[in-house]
Amino acid sequence: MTTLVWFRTDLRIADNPALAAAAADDAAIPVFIHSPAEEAPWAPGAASRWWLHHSLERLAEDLRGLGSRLILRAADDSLRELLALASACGARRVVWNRRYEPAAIARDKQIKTALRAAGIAADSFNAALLHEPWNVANKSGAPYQVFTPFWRHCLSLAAPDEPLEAPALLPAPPAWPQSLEPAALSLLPRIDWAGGLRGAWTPGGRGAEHCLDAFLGEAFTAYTERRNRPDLAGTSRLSPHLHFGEIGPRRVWQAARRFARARGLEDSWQQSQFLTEIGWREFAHHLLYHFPHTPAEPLRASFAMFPWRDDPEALAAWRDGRTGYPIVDAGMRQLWRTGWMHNRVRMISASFLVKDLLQPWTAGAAWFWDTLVDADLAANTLGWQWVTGCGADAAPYFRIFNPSGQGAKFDPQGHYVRHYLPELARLPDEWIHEPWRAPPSVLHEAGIRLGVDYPFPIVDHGLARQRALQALALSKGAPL
DNA sequence: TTTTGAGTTGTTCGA
DNA sequence: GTCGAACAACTCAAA
Repeated sequence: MTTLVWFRTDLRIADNPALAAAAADDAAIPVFIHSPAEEAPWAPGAASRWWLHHSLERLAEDLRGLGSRLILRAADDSLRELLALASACGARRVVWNRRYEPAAIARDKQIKTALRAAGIAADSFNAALLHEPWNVANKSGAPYQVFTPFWRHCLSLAAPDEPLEAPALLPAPPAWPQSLEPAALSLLPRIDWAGGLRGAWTPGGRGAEHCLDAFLGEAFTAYTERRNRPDLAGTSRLSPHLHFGEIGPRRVWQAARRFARARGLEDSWQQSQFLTEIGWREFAHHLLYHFPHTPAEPLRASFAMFPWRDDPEALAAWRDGRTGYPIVDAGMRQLWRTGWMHNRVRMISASFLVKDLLQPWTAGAAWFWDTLVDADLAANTLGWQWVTGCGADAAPYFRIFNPSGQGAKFDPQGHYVRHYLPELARLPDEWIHEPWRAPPSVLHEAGIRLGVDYPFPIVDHGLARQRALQALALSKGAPL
């Protein structure tokens, strides 16, 4: 039997159940179908497309190492493309690993039905999660909406399967179907703005393994203390690799356990902060699966009345990193330049947009979607709703991040800010997070003309905080 | 069914 | 400068 392996967000050869299943058949034909129309309104953004291009190149290379190939196609309709390929190759089976975005679930279900109706076997597998969302429920049988009990429950379930080895060889078909070159998918930007991305990332399975190794070797043991420090290399930076499935959570789970066992920490390894972050990734998928409307609407209906402001200029200043609050601006510049932002800074800049500027969280989510290489519908939705306070684990409404306080706490010497805002490089530590409070002589000495070289704050945080508290109180008391 | 305890990530004020 | 209290009320999970 000839089997099509339909790759999507599982761009790896190890720990890939669909690929392993096909490896046992007579012939396996790996295929990736670029079909942005079917992804609307969440088609990959510009940064994600850049990543995808390179990830596909690496996957093709890895498959060649197995004596195989990656067939690339562009289509508006994945089902039609699969049927055409199956017909052309005489394939009688299609296998894939599941996706969990609402639109993808609906499409894949339809495709499975249609393939079977056409006499083609169709099998799907789990490559992306430790536990399938439909297997996790509280004692009432309902989905969890609070992280801690959710994750406690997950840890009490049977351990996830060991990751599968990559197949040694993939059986090739007698003849290969036609394939596009990666460039033909037009994923790369026409004007090359991706220099910063190239400098920061190595897409692909090997890049992912390297990230994991480097993290275990250097940052894992001090993760709890350093993970909130954007000025240090304290995080794993695995997020884009996980999003594209270049590495899976089972592999991370296994690596964390091995690491702990080798150091005699086998009793407590499941409590490690790093695994808990993998738990948050699971939780995000759990919520998206059970509450599919949340990418566009708050989980808490009470937020439907929130009085967002319409202020395109404020939104633009936030996007461009010219709010006058260095930690916010540095984060937005890091995002623009490297396609990624440190998680602590994501919270600070998101809080600033939503609470200080009263811009709708969906506008922030849309910008992150376009600019993040790790843009992930589940994680992005959870993150923005969490900061806003309209999602699971709603933050108390008075939790409004103070950008200068957060800067001083988590970037104490201003290294992070200075790196992305070189115009502030010569400002002494004391004022690095509050340039507007620096004495004129200090600003002069540092070569900074406020309002010219670096903006004045676009809002006064103290006033903005009061305004946000009022807006929240108002929306709660407002009649429905 | 009712009750109880708890909830990733914070800030400000006043002693 | 440091510390503890106050900031509301609500929802969820589980007993």
